[in-house]
Amino acid sequence: MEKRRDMTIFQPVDLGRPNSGASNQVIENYVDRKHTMEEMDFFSDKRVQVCRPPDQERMDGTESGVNTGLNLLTMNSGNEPSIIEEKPNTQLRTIQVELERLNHENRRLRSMLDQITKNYSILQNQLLLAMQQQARENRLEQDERNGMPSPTLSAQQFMDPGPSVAIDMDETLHSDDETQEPSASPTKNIEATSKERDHNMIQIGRKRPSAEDATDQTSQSWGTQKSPKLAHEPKSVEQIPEVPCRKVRVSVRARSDAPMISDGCQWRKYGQKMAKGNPCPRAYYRCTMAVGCPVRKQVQRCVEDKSILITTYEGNHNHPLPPAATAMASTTSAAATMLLSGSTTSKEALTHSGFFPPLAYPSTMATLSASAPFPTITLDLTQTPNPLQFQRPQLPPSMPFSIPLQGYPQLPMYNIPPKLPVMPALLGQGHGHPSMLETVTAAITTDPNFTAALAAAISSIMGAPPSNDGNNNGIGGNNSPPSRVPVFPGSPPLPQSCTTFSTN
DNA sequence: CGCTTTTGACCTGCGC
DNA sequence: GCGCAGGTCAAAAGCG
Ligand SMILES: [Zn+2]
Repeated sequence: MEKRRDMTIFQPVDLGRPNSGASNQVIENYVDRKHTMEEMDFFSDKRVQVCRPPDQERMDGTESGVNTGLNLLTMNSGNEPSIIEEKPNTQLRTIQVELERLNHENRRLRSMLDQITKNYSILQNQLLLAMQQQARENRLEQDERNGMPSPTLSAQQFMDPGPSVAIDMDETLHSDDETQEPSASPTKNIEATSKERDHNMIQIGRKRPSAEDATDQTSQSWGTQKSPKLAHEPKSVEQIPEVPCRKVRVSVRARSDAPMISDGCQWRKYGQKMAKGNPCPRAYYRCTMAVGCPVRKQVQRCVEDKSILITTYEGNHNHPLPPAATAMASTTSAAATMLLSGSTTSKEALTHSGFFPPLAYPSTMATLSASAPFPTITLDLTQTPNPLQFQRPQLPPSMPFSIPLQGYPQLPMYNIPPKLPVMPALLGQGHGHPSMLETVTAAITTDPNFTAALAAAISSIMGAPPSNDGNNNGIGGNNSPPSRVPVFPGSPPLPQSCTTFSTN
């Protein structure tokens, strides 16, 4: 039941709460139609029955001109004459009526899907925005408390090393900066690492367009990377260690026999390397949907299980994306945001009560890698954790830092199997193998930590004026290169800000 | 013919 | 400074 899954996604987030009208409405819609959606099955023979949920009747009527694109009807109508001809008129009529009804319903459902899709995107964007803002606020707050001069620093200190901070996400949340070393199974937790700090610091004063920051968390990194000079140049690190070009990476682990997962984007391979410790080569791809798109991804098979494909995304698209790609973009972006905000939060939690309660429900699929040079969040889609039982991430002892993303007790609705595909309609399914997007989206959205974090962020931020409502897709979405128009006015991008203080 | 893939060279950062 | 590893470039080859 993919449908079901979709619905869930929205529910848990519970964005509707204090949010803007738009979101609320969206949610309401979802809730309202939830029932219908769950049952809907375009390809089932029983669709007739299925399609008629009780509440269905009331929600139709508005969208009749939509082309569903489903064969369903067409096929039926085609056969209709020949087959039915001999039957009694009454029966024929009945069938016709039924067909019509189905047709109508199909249209309606189609439009609903479209709308849901849109709403989904909007919500996601809003969430991202909210989370980012929250992170920023927290950071500023902390700075103030600490007397940190950094004015605009958007940097997220979470990465800040100082003493490596390890926050245990386990139930036992450590609340101090002490380094703790939780142990975790690599695949099931979130680990974040940041080694690079010194280099890559670029100064971006307050002037820096917030939008960029916000949106392009990762994308910039690529750009900066290429021009190492920048990193060194303004060694303004001292005071305003801003934008450290910290790259935020979102890594997705999924089982796939295909050499590459289809995520809706167009990629061009620009390199391949044998990675150390892995017999399988690592392939480097860059987005070719737009000329200057900074988004890149690395694809590599897992050493332990070669059926697992590890795809790592970096950067944000600076161009519009097709629905399918947008989904992925949003998802990865959300993951990145989660990572960033989580880390920020966690740190703050340590210093002062952050907005996330210590309580943690470890994520079953998100992992931060400590060994990675960049903060990386890994979504492990290869496992199907029991929805009801969230495993606690056991962080490896060496883990420098773990993010307590989850702060809120999980919401009731997380009973959904994490691995179901999400929003199939949007994704343009049709691929023989599981769509990455679907999987990822599902994973993220269903991840208790994520949703909890979102919910928390939103609720806590709600008070703050929305900096913008633009739609941008984080990593995969649209973000722009450094010089681009800010998508999120006023909100500093996570990544950039992250590094700042690190001294090592 | 244009685009993509292949692949060795090159660059950069890091640890010793 | 040297070697290693990750990442990128770009010429050549391949493909439709
Ligand atoms: Zn792109």
